[in-house]
Amino acid sequence: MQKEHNLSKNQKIIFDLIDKSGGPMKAYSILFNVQKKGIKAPLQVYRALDKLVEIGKIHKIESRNAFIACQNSSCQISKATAFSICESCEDVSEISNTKLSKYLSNFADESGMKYSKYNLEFFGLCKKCKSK
Amino acid sequence: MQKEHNLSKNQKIIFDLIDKSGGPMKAYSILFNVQKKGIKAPLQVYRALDKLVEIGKIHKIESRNAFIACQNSSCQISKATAFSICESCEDVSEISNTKLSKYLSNFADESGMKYSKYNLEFFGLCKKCKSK
DNA sequence: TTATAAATGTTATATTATTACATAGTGTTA
DNA sequence: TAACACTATGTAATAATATAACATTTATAA
Ligand SMILES: [Zn+2]
Ligand SMILES: [Zn+2]
Ligand SMILES: [Zn+2]
Ligand SMILES: [Zn+2]
Repeated sequence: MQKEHNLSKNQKIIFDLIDKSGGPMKAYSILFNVQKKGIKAPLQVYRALDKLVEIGKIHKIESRNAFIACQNSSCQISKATAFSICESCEDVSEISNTKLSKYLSNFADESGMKYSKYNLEFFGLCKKCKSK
Repeated sequence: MQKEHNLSKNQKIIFDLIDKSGGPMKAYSILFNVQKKGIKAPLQVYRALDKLVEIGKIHKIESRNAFIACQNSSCQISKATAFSICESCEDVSEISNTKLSKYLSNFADESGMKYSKYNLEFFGLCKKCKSK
């Protein structure tokens, strides 16, 4: 179970927007969408994003500079993330695969270095785009 | 064996700089370092970087917006990259592990989606920083 | 209450990356 | 050689992403 966090006003506005969008959103697109709710400056967005990433409610898709709501609501893997990214339509989905996450965590342990986190991004064509 | 590419003048200047640095370099730091060689504009740097990434001579460390010379000179895994990143000193090294790359390539095949590429970034403390 | 940490508001600025357009070199082949 | 296609270069302007600095407010806890 994920620890319950009481989101602040801005954090809630921004999380709800990302979550409802169902996909990755970019910071300045978020900013544009929440200006009517009184959030006017980039920093307000980035601060909320930072916090949401920290507590695992959202993840950053590094290769896209975009943020997506965690799709594993019942788990706590904000430090072990894997995504599938379509290079054609830019659809992103979070991969939830126990074997994969165990394999990667074990791999981390085997190395000389102690890893505390990983992020994996797969690229390709989603089913829709493949069949076009 | 990797296909031999004849690098152009700018590509060679920029690859040599990154390669000799032994670590990740950021685009504007590269720009600063090559200005004495006549490369004056960001675009000249980004164009060379794009090409070098495309042919696998360098890789982009997505979480750091930085570029590193491929450390697997004898192979061709520009589409299957894995890195170990120290969160303290920002040291980066490329992971070359056959089992890992096979595992991830096979994982991709098992999914509904056909992956053509992946990038994995591990984070933690390197040996040096761990022992401090 | 008093102190502490967390969150917010605002302005300015830093950093990363691309668009647009003009020119020059390189290799292929008619 | 000439014509062509392709790749690379030069330059200016601008877009997109992210942070620094500082003042204030709100929530939490001792
Ligand atoms: Zn998640
Ligand atoms: Zn797609
Ligand atoms: Zn490599
Ligand atoms: Zn280190």
